[in-house]
Amino acid sequence: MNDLPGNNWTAESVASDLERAIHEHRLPPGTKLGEDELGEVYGISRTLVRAALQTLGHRRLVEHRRNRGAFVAQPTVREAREVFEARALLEPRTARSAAERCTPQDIAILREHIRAEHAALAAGEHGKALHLSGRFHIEIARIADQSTIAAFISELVVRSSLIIALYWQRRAAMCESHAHDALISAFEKRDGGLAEDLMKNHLLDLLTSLDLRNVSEMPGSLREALAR
Amino acid sequence: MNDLPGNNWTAESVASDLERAIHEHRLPPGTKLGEDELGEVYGISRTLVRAALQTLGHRRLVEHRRNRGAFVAQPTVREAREVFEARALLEPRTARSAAERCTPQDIAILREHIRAEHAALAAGEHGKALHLSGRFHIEIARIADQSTIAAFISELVVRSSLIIALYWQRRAAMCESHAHDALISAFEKRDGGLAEDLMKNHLLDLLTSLDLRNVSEMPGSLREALAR
DNA sequence: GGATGCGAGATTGTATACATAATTGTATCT
DNA sequence: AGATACAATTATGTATACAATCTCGCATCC
Repeated sequence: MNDLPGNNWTAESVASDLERAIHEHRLPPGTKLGEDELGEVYGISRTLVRAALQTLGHRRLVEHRRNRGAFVAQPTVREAREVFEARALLEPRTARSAAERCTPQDIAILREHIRAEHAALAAGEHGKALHLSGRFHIEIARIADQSTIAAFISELVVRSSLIIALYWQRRAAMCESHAHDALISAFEKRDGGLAEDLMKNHLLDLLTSLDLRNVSEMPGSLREALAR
Repeated sequence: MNDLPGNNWTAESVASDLERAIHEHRLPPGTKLGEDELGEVYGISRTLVRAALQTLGHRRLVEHRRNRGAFVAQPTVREAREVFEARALLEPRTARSAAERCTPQDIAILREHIRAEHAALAAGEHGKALHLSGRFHIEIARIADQSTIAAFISELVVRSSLIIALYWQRRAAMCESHAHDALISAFEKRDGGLAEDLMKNHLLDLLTSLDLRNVSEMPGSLREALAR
């Protein structure tokens, strides 16, 4: 995105930039993230690149293989289930809190997210739409005023994007579901219980739209062998 | 602990070692973690020290101040509440899963944890006892076979140890509560619902044993004010 | 002809050197 | 004597250099 030489990149901003690229599926699972290459792209030394990759590694968005380098993570079926289990524990209750606390301003922000998401979809920018869709969930955690939980959800949302990249089965109509619109109306009514239920079902819908039957497991090493 | 020159430290093992020291209150909140000093202690260069400190920073166990260095984190009252909110969302349901899945071997491991914890308490090693008490919670997440949630809980548990260091009010009798024993008996009965309730109450007890009313902040902010 | 072993190239792992910012001590001025 | 400005020191931020390890091609041997 911003690879101008005059841009003052920090380890954090590079990590954010890469995270966004991963979230938007511009960097698909398994992509090699070479240190020299990234250093040249951003005009920084390997020191900062490594710091950024370590950050992403800690968020499980990047997998490190000793003496092999960093790769965009390829969540296994098992990890995929775990991610959605965690989201099921965290997000419904957080949505309830958010619905009970949200201000008109918050609702305006959420509406703007949805508008931008629909615009991106209409323009065929699926990655950007996915990113905005995820940001919607993170925004809810922010509204709930729970920065710790928000940090967890943020990580889980981006990992979900990787999972969607690997296991999505419904080719057409990615986010035609109006779950987010329904959530907003619950927010407007300040109906925490409804918001909690809607979020729970929304996550279940997401999970069932994935194809996690794949028993073969170990996609990592197998896919890795083919990718090279 | 292990500062022998022959020991081959990695960034991860150094981070683990420091995390344990923080968990055990050997490194109290606010402690300056100088890079050169740590490098000398472990016999490694600042490169690895910085990597370890970055890991701890991402887990919110260490706070980085630009051009000032790294310090053991000093959670605010607000952060303390957030940490226990998050634990309240994650741990009870995880305890339920664990109770329904646990094997006799798992129970033996948990019993061993409690035994070691009591032994440490009897020996007056409060820090070690606190560490073991926290590990008990992490072990439950492992038994539930949820590594993603376990990672979150692990972070929250160590942050809780920092919170206890700052806000604990009951001076005497740290963990005389038999909450962990009660949890084990629920596990033996495979009573998931009971385990969930016990965990919920255990966390509530922990929270109410803290003094979070203090709006005037803590020694942390005082020390901070003086530092300037 | 196929498989195995070896070596050149490339990439990551770690340490060190340099640059930059903050702190502290000192000297001077009012 | 107190305060302020400046210099020296210390510590962090970043880049670069060196070492270790892996990949891949090529030659050799069976």
